[in-house]
Amino acid sequence: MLAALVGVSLSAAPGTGYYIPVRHTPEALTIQHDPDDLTSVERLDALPPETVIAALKPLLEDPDIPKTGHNIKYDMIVFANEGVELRGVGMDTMVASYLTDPSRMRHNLDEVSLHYLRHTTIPISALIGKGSRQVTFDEVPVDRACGYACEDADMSLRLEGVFRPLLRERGLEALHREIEIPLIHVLARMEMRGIALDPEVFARMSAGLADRLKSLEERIFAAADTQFNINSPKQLQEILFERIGLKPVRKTKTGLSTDVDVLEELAGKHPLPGLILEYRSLEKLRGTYVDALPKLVHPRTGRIHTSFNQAVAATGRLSSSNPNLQNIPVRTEDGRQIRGGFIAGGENLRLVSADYSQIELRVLAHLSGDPAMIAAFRADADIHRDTAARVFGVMPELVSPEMRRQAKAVNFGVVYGISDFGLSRNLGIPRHEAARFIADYFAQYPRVREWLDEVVVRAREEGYVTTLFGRRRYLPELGSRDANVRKGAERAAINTPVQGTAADIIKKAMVDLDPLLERAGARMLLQVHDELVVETEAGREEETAALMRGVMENVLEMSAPLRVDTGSGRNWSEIH
DNA sequence: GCATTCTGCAA
DNA sequence: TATTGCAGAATGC
Repeated sequence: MLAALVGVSLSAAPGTGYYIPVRHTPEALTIQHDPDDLTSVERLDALPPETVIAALKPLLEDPDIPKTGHNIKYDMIVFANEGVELRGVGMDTMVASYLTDPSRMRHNLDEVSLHYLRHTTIPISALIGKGSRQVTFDEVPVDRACGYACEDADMSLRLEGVFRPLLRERGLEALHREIEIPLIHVLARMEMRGIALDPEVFARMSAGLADRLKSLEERIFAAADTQFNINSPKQLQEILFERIGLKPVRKTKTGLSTDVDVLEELAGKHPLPGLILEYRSLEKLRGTYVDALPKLVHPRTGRIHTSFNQAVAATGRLSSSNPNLQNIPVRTEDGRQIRGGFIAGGENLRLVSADYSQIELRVLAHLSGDPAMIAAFRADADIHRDTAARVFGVMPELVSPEMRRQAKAVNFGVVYGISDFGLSRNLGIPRHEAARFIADYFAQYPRVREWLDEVVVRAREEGYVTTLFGRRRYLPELGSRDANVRKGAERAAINTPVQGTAADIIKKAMVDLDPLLERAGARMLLQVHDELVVETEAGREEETAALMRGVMENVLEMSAPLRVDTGSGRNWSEIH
């Protein structure tokens, strides 16, 4: 069925006017509108918003009238603020562009239209309301056309015509229809809900950090025997490597590196590097989180609202921005205190978190079919311990923490497209030892090595890699004559099916879970790649956790079964 | 003001 | 010379 409603574009700010260009279905609206005379758009602009909303609401909420748009999550939120629940989304051309070629730098309407519609012809009357000459896209007088909201709707509808066959050809229809499109609704609601912060936690931490930073600053200036801007790598270089005369470890593009690896190496030789490290870690927490997040609490909701971007990460993951709630600290004690500032938004509410255990390694085991790795997961073993036992040739009970740490680094490294150089740098061991580790690792997991080799060969032949759900990433750099570029693409060829399949899995879990959570009186708040955080009524934590575990573990049957850990509490730190 | 670089937080 | 992101501060144009 032809999309009945071609385009509706609301201005971003409520009350500033609504542009309602409608073509093909003038009979569907009570608003009188001649589709061949877009000067009437300007008259529509003068209509009271309530009139417009009242006319559009039944259409927008009708699931049987397919809607197409570009970045529909945005429109969905605008509509929701006007009391309209958008239903019947058939295609989001931003998402379609992303599925078609996720590596594109941007999937905004301008660039996607220029790329896919440059050679099409369009009736100029559709854009400026006069004449009927066919013109090429390049000829469209943008200064006139862009004033009309119909341009967005028109371009998006034309793009749908491009992407429908492309999605079909590339086997992406199911992913689009069954996962990405329904996910838009889920994400829109997550963004609108937001998550509550405890202002007192942040105020207390801010004061504490300010004191500690002040004291550190004094000690740093004493150790350096001068005052300088500690946050300036340029000034710090001069102090460390010229004034004090420490030996430079590594260069950056523009100077001498002062990053954490370098400073740790220098810490034995002078007091200053260690003080800088501590200062940096506290300054990071203060500047990026403790002082920044409370400012972003929305005055009306009292909560913090991120944006989940569905068309950024080349592997299929979501990303989060403004603020990024997918990189809230957790590894240090100070970091965990920040997490403790994310709270359930009421006395009678609790947070529940459910996270996939070792999802990427389980995906690797499944994709490669490696019997030893699969067996370890089926036995619900500690995978890093099991790996260490195999690689070091000892019984699992005899694996030391250091052995486990090293095995863990190799397990992670494999998923990233490991090299002996990279592993040696990560573990701080000689390169030949790293090479030995990797060889021993692959001797234990031979099918993993075979899979890694095959995936790169296939990627070179086909030009792309795919996830278990058919998500596709093109890797033209595999043919580069630049060895660095080529090697980088080979690592991406290895990592993308693993990271991307994990992304597919949790996305499907979100879509499946959303209506069930709603029925259980709970609501999804955050996704952090392998973790979902929801808010539920106090006393229903166990019910909610069981629901989440059940859905998440059964999204997909794998030879290495999916496992989910859950927890609950008043705040995000207490959960884990 | 805007873009780039360095740095460091997360999975 | 290990994957994917986002963001703050400094810096330079």
